[in-house]
Formats: sequence, structure tokens, C-alpha cells
Amino acid sequence: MTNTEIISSVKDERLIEKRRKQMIQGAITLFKKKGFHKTTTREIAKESGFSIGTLYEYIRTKEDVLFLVVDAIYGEVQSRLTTMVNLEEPSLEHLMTIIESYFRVVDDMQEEIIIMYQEVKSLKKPTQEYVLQKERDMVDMLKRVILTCAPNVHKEDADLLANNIFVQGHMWGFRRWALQKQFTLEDYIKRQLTYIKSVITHL
Amino acid sequence: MTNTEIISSVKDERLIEKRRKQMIQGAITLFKKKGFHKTTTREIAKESGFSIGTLYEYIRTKEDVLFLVVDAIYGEVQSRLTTMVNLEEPSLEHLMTIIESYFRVVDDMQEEIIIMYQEVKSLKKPTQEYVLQKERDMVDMLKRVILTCAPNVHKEDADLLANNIFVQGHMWGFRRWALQKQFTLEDYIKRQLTYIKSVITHL
Amino acid sequence: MTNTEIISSVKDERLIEKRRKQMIQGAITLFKKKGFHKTTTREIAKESGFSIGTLYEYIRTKEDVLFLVVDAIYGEVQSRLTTMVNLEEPSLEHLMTIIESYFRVVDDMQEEIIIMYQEVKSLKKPTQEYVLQKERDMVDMLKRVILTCAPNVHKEDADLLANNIFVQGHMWGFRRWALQKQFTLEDYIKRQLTYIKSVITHL
Amino acid sequence: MTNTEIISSVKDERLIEKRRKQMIQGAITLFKKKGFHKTTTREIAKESGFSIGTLYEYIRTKEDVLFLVVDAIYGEVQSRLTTMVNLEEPSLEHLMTIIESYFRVVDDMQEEIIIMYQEVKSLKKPTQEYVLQKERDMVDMLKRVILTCAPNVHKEDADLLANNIFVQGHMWGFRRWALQKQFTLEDYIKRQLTYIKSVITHL
DNA sequence: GATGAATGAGCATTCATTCAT
DNA sequence: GATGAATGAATGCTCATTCAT
Repeated sequence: MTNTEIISSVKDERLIEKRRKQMIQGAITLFKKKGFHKTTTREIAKESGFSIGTLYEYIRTKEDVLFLVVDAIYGEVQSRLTTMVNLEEPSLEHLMTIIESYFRVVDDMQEEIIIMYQEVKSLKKPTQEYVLQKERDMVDMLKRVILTCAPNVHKEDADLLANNIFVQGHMWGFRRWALQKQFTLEDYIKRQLTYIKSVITHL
Repeated sequence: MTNTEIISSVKDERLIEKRRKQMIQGAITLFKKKGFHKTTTREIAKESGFSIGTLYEYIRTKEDVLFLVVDAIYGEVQSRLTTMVNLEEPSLEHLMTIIESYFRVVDDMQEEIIIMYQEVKSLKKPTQEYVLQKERDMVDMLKRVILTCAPNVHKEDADLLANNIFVQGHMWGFRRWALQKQFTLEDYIKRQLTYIKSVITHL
Repeated sequence: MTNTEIISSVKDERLIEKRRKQMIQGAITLFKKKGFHKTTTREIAKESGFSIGTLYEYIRTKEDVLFLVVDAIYGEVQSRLTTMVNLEEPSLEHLMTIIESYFRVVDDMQEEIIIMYQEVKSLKKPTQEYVLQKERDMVDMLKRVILTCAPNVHKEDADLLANNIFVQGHMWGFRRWALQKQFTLEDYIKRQLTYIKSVITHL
Repeated sequence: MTNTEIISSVKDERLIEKRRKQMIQGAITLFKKKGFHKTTTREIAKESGFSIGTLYEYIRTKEDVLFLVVDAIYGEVQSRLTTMVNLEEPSLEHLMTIIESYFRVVDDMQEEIIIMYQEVKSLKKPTQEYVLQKERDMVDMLKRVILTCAPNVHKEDADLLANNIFVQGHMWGFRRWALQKQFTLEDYIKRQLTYIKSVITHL
């Protein structure tokens, strides 16, 4: 399953990409405000700048839009994450830098990530599977970085810590009403990094 | 806002409570399977064991059901959490015991908690506020326990750690497809407790 | 497959029957004018005297309406046909009387029969099968009457003649623009009976 | 109304004819399978081997396609019928031969004829009129052959018999699920001819 | 002449909510 | 208090037709 498995009746690949970008943009805007279910296809079309008929030239069902959105969001997170993970010299400091970058990325994409938490289960099983695989990939990436930078950490711990870090990133977003009143992003990052470093050091 | 603010046209308080219990039970069953939006009021009525007309004698709108459910779930978590937090002798060990109990509670209520993550934003603002307050209370409770059992911890750290623990509990549920394949609940708890203890000890 | 296999969400059997009668009546009126495809469900609801929502309390899909209509029409033809076929004294004359009655029945239901010719293939295969079976039953009935009243006729001829008669009845309706300008019903019947008698006599 | 009254924005007559042939061919294929209403213009274009835009260069509305198809079908039947009706020596035998040929033609065009039965009423009134006229012409042709070959037959009987024969031909197609299981074409023709001859002889 | 992307009116169907019994 | 039939606004989706390239 990939982006291109969503069937479009339009042939011009370039145009498909362009229109879908508009669509994803428009849909994200709306999903942030009202969620997937309360957003109508007409609203998506309008927000995307074209008619309902045109919308359906590029997708088959409303769920396709959700998939496109979810795919785009994780694609973005993943690509940003990937670029920062080319380890020059593995070291605890380097690990900390990467985690920090990760926290900054998810801060930047807070609302998109909240969409993921709320809407993924609205996708059909196979599509959900595809999305979860993407998550797994990201956590795996973190895990590998941990193992490389802190070779003393056991595999299982690396795994669980990667999950913890992954979720602590999201948490900054989905608990922002609690956290962002008390902490600045800098502060949040500093403290979480301290805890993580402490854990890893004393394992 | 409280449970009793949902207006019912029925007078008999005892009956209201009975019917609502049925309703909440039925709704939770359905929400677990299909989510709030894909569950119809008819289905809720049927699952609850009465007619659609009767359902509407005890609520005003479909959203009321969601509120009742959400309220019941957090009420349950909170009450279970509260009973275990009567500190006899504050100590790090005692803290660990409490956190462990918390993890067991949320393990027990995994699916209910997933409902919370997915559906809370479907509530209207004031209702959301009410729910978030309940969350705040719970995190506060954890925070106070931390401060009592580990007096050396700074307030801010206690706060953030309480949030971390709170979410790590939920995470066991909402990332179960990733975690529960690799870890048993025992294992999960043991490791997370180790990390937490390590952090607190070295702060 | 029978009338009762169309699922209704209403429980009161008496009411179902009443509403469906209204519905069939309304639908037939519209199908005569515009055919099945050009008739909207809203029009059917309106013509039947209730709202679109109510319509859907008594059927599942638009095709159900068509089935109900088709079933009702053939049910009517068949029942009228059946009542006239209790052979007292088998004789050629008696056969002629029965055929005459048949011609009068289909004259009376011309437009309904035209609906059958045009819309049956819009039904799904199993439903079509059910309808064709009803046709087979009717032709069989005619065949048996022929064999009883004209024992010298071979089975195969009885079969084909029954089909001929069956279709000649319909033809009076679906070719009315050609036939009914030139012949009165009396005349039409008289001539066709003459031909049939002639054929049977000389077989 | 004739074929050429369907307005095309293309000038080249040769091209128009070529494209329309493709179109009719494609449309018939589809109408056989799904009927007129369930066939989309896009499908017709595709099946015809050109784009939807091109389709609309050669017709004005979807109904035009139906007209073209209906016109082509009756044109074909009529032309085939006409070629076989140049009476050398009028005789009852000759009449039988012609009727036999007619039965063979309609056997060959069964499915096309079924389209006629089902879709003609979807045409607008004037177009229907045009089609019915073609039918009238064909029946008239049969009538004239009858009168020529069997001069003793009264006009009215010739008329009705022509109608009977005309419909008995179609019936072989539209009741094929009943007839073609029991009779071969040869058998069907033989028996029907026997009946007809019998009727004509004893009138 | 050919193409196919764009359009939006139109349709079947659903479902929260009401209210007479 | 309980029931369930009735309602109709709302929604996802289709498809004939147009028109710029």
C-alpha cells in the first residue's frame, strides 16, 4: 500500500500530485478544526479550491482523503527524522542531539500528530496496518540510534526507551493544554533529555 | 459540569441511575468496536436493552452519551487510583508500588482509555474542559505522591514525571500492537519502574 | 424469496402491509409515467404520502421498491388467473373462455405489464429468477388447461401454444399503439381465439 | 427524424459515419450487459475507442446514443428483412420461407431486440414515434407478404397475423430462458410455421 | 478534430431527534 | 415511563456535459 494505490481517474501524474497536495493541505486544516467525521467532502473540496466533482476525480472515497492525509503526515515526520539520523560519531551527546531534534519536529507538527491519534482507527484494517508499519519504522530508527550511541543498553531497553521517547514527543502535543502552560519547549526538552540520559547512564 | 447536569425528563433518580448505567455499559461496548461516530443512537438503545424513545428520556443528545461514557471511564480510573493512594509511610518503594498499581489499572481499562484518546475532542468545549480537569486531578495526585515519597524532587520535575508516568500507563494500551508483542505486563512494569526510579534517584 | 424477505425496520406487520400497499400504488403510478430509473426515491415517498425517511423504514434500497412492485403485479395477474381456472367440464369451449378471461385481465393491467417488460432486468439475478419462476408458473397453468381441455395436443405443442397465448395477451398492451387503433378488445380476442382454436383443432 | 438529424459538430461526413459506427458498436456491447441507464457515457466512449470529449463531438446528449443504437438495430433488422422479401412467385410456401428467414434474423439479433423492448420508452416522444414507425413498416411488410401469398386472408387478419408473427420472432429472444431450454431454433420455427399455416389455411 | 480535467446538479441513503399513543 | 413510527436535513458519491488546450 502506498500513496499511489489511491486510484485517480485523472491521468496526468503531475496534476494528480498537485491536486492531492492541495487536497491534503485543505483536509488537514479542516481535520485540525473539526476532525475527520465532522468534515464533509464538500468542505474538503472547497477548502482545497476545487469542486466536489473534481475532488472525486482524485480519490474514490472519503476515507482515501484520510489515508492521504495520514500518509503525508507520517511521511513528513519520517523524512524529517531520517535526515537528522546520519550518525557521524556515535556518542551519548549525539543521541541527545537527535532526540532533541525529534522533539522539535513533533512540536512543529503537533496538530497533525493529534489528527493521527484521533483518526487512524477510522481507517480500514489494511490501511491501518500500513500506517502502523510506518510508526514501527520510526521507533526502530530511534532504537537503532540508541543502540549505536549507547552500546551498553540492552535491546529490550532500547526498544522500550525508543517507545517512551517516541510517545513523549507526541505527548508534548496532545497534552499541550497541561504541559505548554508550565513548560517552554526548551524547558520540556531539557528536562526530558536529562531523564533519558540519567536512565541510559545508569542502566 | 457533572454527571447530573445531563438533563433527563425522568424524575425517579434511582431509575435514572440504573438506566444510565445500562446505557454507559452498552455504549462502551459499541464504542470499543466502532468508535463514537460510527455507532448510532439506535444501536446504543438496543445494546442497552431499551428503545430509542427511552434512550432519549435519559439524555438530550447523542453527545450526552459520549459524555456519560467518558465521565464514567475517568471516574472509574480515578476512583481506583484514589483508593490506592492513602500513603501510610511515604518512601520510594511505596511510590513504586503505587505506580505499579496504576499501570495495572490502566492495563485493565485499556480499551476504555483508547476511547478517551479518540473521542474526547468530539465533545463540546465546556465538556472537554470538564474532562481535562479530571485528568489534571489525576496527574496532580501522582505529582503529590511523588513529592511526598521523594521530597528531594523539584516541583517542576514532579510535574513532568507525573505526566510521563500517566502517559506511559496509557501508552501500554494505545501502543499495544507494538508493546504487548514484546513485553509482558510484568516486564513492562518492571522496566518502566526501573527507569523511573533511576531518574528520581539521580535528580 | 418472497415479499416478506424485504426487510423493514418497522415491527408492526399490519402497518408494514399498509405502508407497502401505499408505496406500491405510488410507485406504479410513477413507473408507468417515467420508468424505474427516472423515478427518484423522493418522488416515490411523496406519491406514497410519506416522507423519504419513512419510505426507508419499509425498504432497504430503491431496488426493493421495484421488487415489491413487480411482485405485486405478478401476484395480481396470477391470482386473477388462478381464480378462473377451476375447470368444471373440460372442453374446447371452456379453454376458450379461460383464454378470453386471461386476455381481459391483461387488458386491465396493460401498463403494469409494460413495467414488467421494461424493468425486470433491472432487478438483481436472484430476484429476477424469482420473477421468472412466477411467469413459468403462469404459463404452466395455461399449458395444463390446454392439455386438459384438448387432450389430443402434444405436450410440446401445449407448451409453445401456452407461451404464444401468454405473450399475445401482453402484446395487446405493449403494442397498443398499433393494435388498439385497429381492433377493439372484443375484436382482438375474437380473432386470436379463432386462430388458436383453428390451430388446436387441426393439430 | 433520421440518423442524420443527430447534430454533430464535426463536418467530415465520412468521419461522422465512421465514429458513429464505432459508437453504436460499443454502446450495443454495453447495453446488452448493463442496459442503457447503467451504462455511462464515459464507458461508451472508452468501449468505442475514443475519449469522452470526442464522443460529444458526434452527439449532443446521451439519449442520442440510444437513438443511434435503436435506429441501427431496426435498420439492420429491416434491411435484412427487406432483402428476403422480393417475391418471385407468391405462394403459401414462399410465405413460410420468408417467415422462417425472419425468425432466423431475429434469432441472430436476440440481444439487440431485447434492448429495444427495454429501452425504447427511455427515448423522448418524437424519437419514439420515429422508432414505432419503423416497426409499423416492418409489420406492414409482413402483412403485404401475407396478403400477396395468401390472397384469401382478410386485411384485418393479415394485420393481426403479421403482428403475431412479428412478436413471435421477438419472443424467441425475450423468453429465451423458457423457450430455448425446450426447443431448438429449428423446432421452434417448424412448430410456429405449422400453426401459422394451419391458421391461414382454415381462415 | 481530439482530449480529458472540471463542474455541480442530482440522487440514494442514513440517522439524530421528536412526539403521539 | 416506555415505545417505535415518522421526519427531513445532511452527506457521500455519480455522471452527463462543457470547454480550454
